[in-house]
Amino acid sequence: MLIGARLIREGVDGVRAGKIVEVEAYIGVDDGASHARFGRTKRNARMFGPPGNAYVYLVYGMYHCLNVVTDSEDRPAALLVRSVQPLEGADLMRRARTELVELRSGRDIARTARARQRVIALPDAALASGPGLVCAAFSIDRHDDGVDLCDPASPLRLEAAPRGEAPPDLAWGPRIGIGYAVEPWRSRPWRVWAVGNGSVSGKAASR
DNA sequence: GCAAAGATTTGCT
DNA sequence: GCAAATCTTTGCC
Repeated sequence: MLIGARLIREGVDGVRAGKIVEVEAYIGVDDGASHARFGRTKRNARMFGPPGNAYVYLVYGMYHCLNVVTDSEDRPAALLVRSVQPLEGADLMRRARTELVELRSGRDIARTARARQRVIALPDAALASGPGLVCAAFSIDRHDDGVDLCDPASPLRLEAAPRGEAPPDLAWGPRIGIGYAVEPWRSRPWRVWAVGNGSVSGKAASR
């Protein structure tokens, strides 16, 4: 179970850590919503790799998404990490988010200033509440594609929740942003989140 | 070789 | 509530 596990980024600036509170599953070449539905390509090659590796890709030209490969080689399956609840290094996450803002706002100085101010004012819980935001907050991009997230020596890695920590109550529903997929894949309830957690992305907070 | 759309987020109408 | 920003990948000519 990935929900409740820790996502950790160690850098020269310090450590960022958070609890995973929302994921989506993309399973097999049959899944009409998965990148693997067209078979193996240059972009999705990591989905066909060994489990525990990261599959990172760029969407909409500006946001990265982090996936954890979950099945054995040649069986493409992955969990998209949609939301993380910050536990440590929130200041570093906020700074990383600010850098993304400047990239996105272009050279409109006034707009950039407003956007940066808005990021600075964000509560910690909102720093990684979305798949693109997780990668922004943890400075994840495609050079992290293929890293072994289960290697304790990796600067970007996963760790199990501490022993004794109560597992969160879970809810599930249809995946987000896959309206292009046909049934039954579009409605398959393969998005799972921690009930009532303030870091779950947007509309997903329901129930 | 070119057009179209995407596992998103933000800001304006 | 809708469109923009932006670029990689897919799909068709």
